[in-house]
Amino acid sequence: MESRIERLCVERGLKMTGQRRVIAKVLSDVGDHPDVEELYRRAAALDARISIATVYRTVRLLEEQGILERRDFGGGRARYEPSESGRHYHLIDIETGKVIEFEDAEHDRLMQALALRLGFDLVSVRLELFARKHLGPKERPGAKARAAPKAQPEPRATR
Amino acid sequence: MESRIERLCVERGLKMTGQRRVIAKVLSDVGDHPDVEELYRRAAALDARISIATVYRTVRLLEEQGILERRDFGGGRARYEPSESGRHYHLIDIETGKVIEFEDAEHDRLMQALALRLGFDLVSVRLELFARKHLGPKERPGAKARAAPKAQPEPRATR
DNA sequence: TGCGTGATGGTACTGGGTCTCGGCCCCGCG
DNA sequence: CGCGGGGCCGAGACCCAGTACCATCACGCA
Repeated sequence: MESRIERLCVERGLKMTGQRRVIAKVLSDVGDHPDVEELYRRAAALDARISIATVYRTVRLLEEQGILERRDFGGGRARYEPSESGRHYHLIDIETGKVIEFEDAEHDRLMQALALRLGFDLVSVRLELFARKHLGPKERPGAKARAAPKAQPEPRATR
Repeated sequence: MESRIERLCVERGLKMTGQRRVIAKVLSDVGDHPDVEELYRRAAALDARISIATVYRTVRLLEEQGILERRDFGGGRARYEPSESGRHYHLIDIETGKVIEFEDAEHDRLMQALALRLGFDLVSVRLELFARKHLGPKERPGAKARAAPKAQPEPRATR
């Protein structure tokens, strides 16, 4: 049966092959933000005769077609998710790496207006919040006893 | 004479060497968002006996100390700017690569509140607008004559 | 000025991602 | 159903930003 992503490929006139169908299937079932390696793993589970080079080529192709979107949450590897209709953003838990999605129409409007004021047409927005789980009053470390340690910046790519 | 960045280094108890002084001087004078290669060029112009490895090491050190901030505007290379007091964001002209800075206190407040609502403490925010110069009504390509071509996504790293 | 620790230079290495190339598959045409 | 060819595939070489290694050097302190 034809997966959602495969249908999009056909609509755009892309030649469909066995490998692309497998990758399209994997992507149609994605609920998270896998990197290429992870996509490769999932695809290989469906058909072991697939090369990581093909996965790289395919995600690149799909991104150029606007079917996929590439993300960079730090860590030095690109992560992908299918393009959804609604613009949405990400909050990354800097301790666990977990990603939470959220929308904010108000924010969209603001940015649109801001770009326009600067003389630009907005093409895309990258908004990511790096945060850590909020501690309740109980387990919060000794309140105003010591100066808050400098908030460590977003995780650095370890390469 | 002691540059602004050098003073910050001394305050933090970093050992100052000739090379670090040169790099600190270069950083004190930046008004843009240079990558490591560019910093190396500018530093080498002041003292040719400097290694690119040292530049990499130093920007990393300064970033860990909160003196420098690392940015990723696409293109596959990190770019740096001194930490300023006020939080600010970037609009990148996707055609020229030029970067415009802006602030938005309203935005800061919104994001802070949003994170809190999700149960998180905000550590850092990445907000980048990718946009292209706004065309006046005159030079705008044939209005509703043809469907607008799919807005191309942010520039991809060419590696 | 002498000493020890930590920084530097040069370079090999790492790892995500791309390119190359021979061979294969998809698909239109007869 | 067989053919042809253009695009796609797999394997591995290659690219390049950034890091690790190590012998040497120099800063800072006495």
